[in-house]
Amino acid sequence: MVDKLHPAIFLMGPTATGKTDLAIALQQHLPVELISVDSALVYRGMDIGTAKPSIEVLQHAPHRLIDIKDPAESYSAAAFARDARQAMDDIRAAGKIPLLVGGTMLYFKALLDGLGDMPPASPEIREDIERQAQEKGWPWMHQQLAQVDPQSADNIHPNHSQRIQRALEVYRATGKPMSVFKQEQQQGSRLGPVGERYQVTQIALLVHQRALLHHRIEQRFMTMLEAGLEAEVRHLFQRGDLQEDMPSMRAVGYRQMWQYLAGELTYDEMVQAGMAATRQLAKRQLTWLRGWTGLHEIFIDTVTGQSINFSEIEAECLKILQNEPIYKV
RNA sequence: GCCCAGAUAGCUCAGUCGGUAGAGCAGAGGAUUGAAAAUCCUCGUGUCGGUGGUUCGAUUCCGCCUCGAGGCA
Repeated sequence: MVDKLHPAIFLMGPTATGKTDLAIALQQHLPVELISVDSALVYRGMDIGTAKPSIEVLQHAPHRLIDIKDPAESYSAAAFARDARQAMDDIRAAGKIPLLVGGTMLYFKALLDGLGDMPPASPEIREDIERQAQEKGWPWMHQQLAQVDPQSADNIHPNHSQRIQRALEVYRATGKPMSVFKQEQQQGSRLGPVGERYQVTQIALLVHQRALLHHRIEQRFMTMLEAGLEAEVRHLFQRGDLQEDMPSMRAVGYRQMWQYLAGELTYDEMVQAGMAATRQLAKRQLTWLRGWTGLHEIFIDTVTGQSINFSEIEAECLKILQNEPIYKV
């Protein structure tokens, strides 16, 4: 016998659409508690470049899953799914509604669909695969994968090193193909879909005109520079234990600033590359959202690209929530 | 004023021994199960600065004009 479904809200959208501001505003009107769904906000000391809410804001609008990792550590979709589920259950137990806000779409997907019972990343196995790929090349590794896990190999491009590596890693660690884990997941796994316990209302902030989003991205990047992004990254750069290929330092803005500090880019090139990387991030987030099902869409601009004011967006969001049957006791 | 690189895709440039051209970046679309702000795939017609000439044919050769990094005054 399962418990009655409990409401939960997902607030998603590409970067620079104002998700965080909206979440904080909603918290004033609704009995919600916030959970961040963002692979970069988890890092301590990465504040300006991630557009992390200020300490003052976080004091009256606490976000879970912010500042939980040192930049030298790595996080993952699986760790997120477990942490977020735990946080949702805690919030639920306290009689509140979890509001998950962010732009890391794989994290939302992992929560929504659940995860197979696959083994975690193994640095040793990865290093081993890496070394082998170095001599033989990734297409050759892809052929190896096709021998042990033809189904996964079919779905992975021969040049896609990261995904080939993970599929081989799963097989080497368990002797079982990744595709089999995925099939078994259908039968049930440790971390099933959120829908088993929550009735999720999914809201996405979108734009009609991409140009408006680009403009907001460019302005925000300039604001970050004025706010001291260079000093923030220089501090991380000078720690000495961080590498530019760590997940934290590959984050948009940090990677480009790191390259500038390392003398690989001029200041102007860094600015241009940082903005471009942010636009590309937004594009990928939009690709996720385009095929997403069950979305309530809120456009932050009109069809002609004019910005809509914040209180209208907030009102529209509240209207969507009020129309959800689950909130009408 | 004179000499002189150069002028080709939104940007930086390659190239065509004369048969109307291609890379990187940007941009667009797609993928995405323990790195995901990551990673990977697909997409390139543009008066080849303008104008005359030579030629069957000029972006390519020649003249002039415009712009122009640099040099001489």
